[in-house]
Amino acid sequence: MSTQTPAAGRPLIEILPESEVSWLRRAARWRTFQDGRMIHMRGDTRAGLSFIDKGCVRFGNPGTDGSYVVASTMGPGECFGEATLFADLPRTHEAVAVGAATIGMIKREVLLERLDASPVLARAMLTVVTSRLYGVLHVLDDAQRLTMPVRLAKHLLQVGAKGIVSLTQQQLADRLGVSRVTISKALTMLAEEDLINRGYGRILLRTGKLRNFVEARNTLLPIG
Amino acid sequence: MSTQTPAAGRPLIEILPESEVSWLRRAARWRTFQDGRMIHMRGDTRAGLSFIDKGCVRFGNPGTDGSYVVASTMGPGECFGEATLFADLPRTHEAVAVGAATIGMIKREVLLERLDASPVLARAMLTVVTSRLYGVLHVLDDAQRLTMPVRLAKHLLQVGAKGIVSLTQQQLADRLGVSRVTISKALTMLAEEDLINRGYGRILLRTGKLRNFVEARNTLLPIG
DNA sequence: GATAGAATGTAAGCAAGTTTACATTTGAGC
DNA sequence: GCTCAAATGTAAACTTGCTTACATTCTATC
Repeated sequence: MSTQTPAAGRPLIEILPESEVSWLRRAARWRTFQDGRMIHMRGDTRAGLSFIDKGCVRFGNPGTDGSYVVASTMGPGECFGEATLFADLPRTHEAVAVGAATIGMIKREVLLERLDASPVLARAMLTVVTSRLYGVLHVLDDAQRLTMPVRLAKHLLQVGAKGIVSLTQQQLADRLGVSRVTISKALTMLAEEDLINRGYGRILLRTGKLRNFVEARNTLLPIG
Repeated sequence: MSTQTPAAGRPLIEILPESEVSWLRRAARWRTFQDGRMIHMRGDTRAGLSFIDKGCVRFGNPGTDGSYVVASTMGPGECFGEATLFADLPRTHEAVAVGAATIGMIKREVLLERLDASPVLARAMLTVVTSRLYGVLHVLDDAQRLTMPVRLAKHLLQVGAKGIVSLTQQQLADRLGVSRVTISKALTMLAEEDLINRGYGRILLRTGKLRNFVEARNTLLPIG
């Protein structure tokens, strides 16, 4: 439904032309973080753009009660830290390496200078930040307006392009910011409607029916 | 606490130099919408950048049950529609004029061309989109981690710079996406702690104590 | 295969926000 | 000053997601 350029929702490295990518790689200071090591803390103000070459980075924050709220997880090709470049805002989330993560970091001044000389880089960054913004707006919107089963169905469609989602219920719970029990109940409902098949560590989707189900209770389709 | 450039969180028109502003004004096709008229619908795909000269624009969506969820309201100097420029995404929210609203609209191709030639415009747009993204991330984060009184306190501090918030409880409820009853209860709690004084259509803040209260239960201070 | 750790299904009680309802207070306009 | 619509305070019943708890099912690995 939503007519999209191939660029929407894709990581920075993928939408940049080769020349820019190689510049980024050369300009970066490279560093590898072992699994579980902290890349930056919430509130950090050191400014610069980071991008992931290998491994993943998990963003989140500890709750006051000792719980931990995962905001998102990024993988190879994705970048973060834009807010420190343009808005001079402190980091909103802790960043922790998942697996050994190799991260390239470019100093603020260096990147801004390149940006002024490279319209294609500017466009790409605008694309990345804009689609991220609208993704988050969707999430916020959905959280207020949709029931759990619908939110879950939407997320499953986003994640499981080929009709299979290889995630545990706990991982789904983290992504949607709810408890595992809630996910389990919602999956039961979807299964009763014959929209999915539950498995161990994975879920099989009846993509067509599921899509109808989501569309019927509103909203634009997932951005994914 | 959060060291900010003056640019963060401010509308596009204010952070652009005069030359760019006058270009925008000349390049735009101007149109005035009477109070309550629809500027665009959810799902619209016509691409272009819009900015507000006079009046306000309210963004929101009808719920399936007939209710209406307000996402935000923008005023003079602010722009919208970036997602149609860079990510080619359909509009996520209805836009409706509040008061007579004069809107300038620039076609996608025209703006993109200018953008490639004008680093300062690109930087400004990146600043706007990035701070908006991080504002939304904060909201999402807060919704999951903070209790109502704290969320409300944070919002009051953002809105009421001079120690006074001239909003009804219903308006606050719309902004935080909760019911009026919940706002009323939260205000009662804040008043019992002597952090605010409730009035009719307005709330007086004891800014210092309120700020302490929010800081004590975590989080970075409001971006506003 | 046997087994232990991980993942899942489900129930009970709790917490927080919603809706509905109604009494009270406020302030703008006559 | 009076009046009335708007705004506010509060209670009751309901909904939904959370936590805790425990039984069951699955699968990697010995």
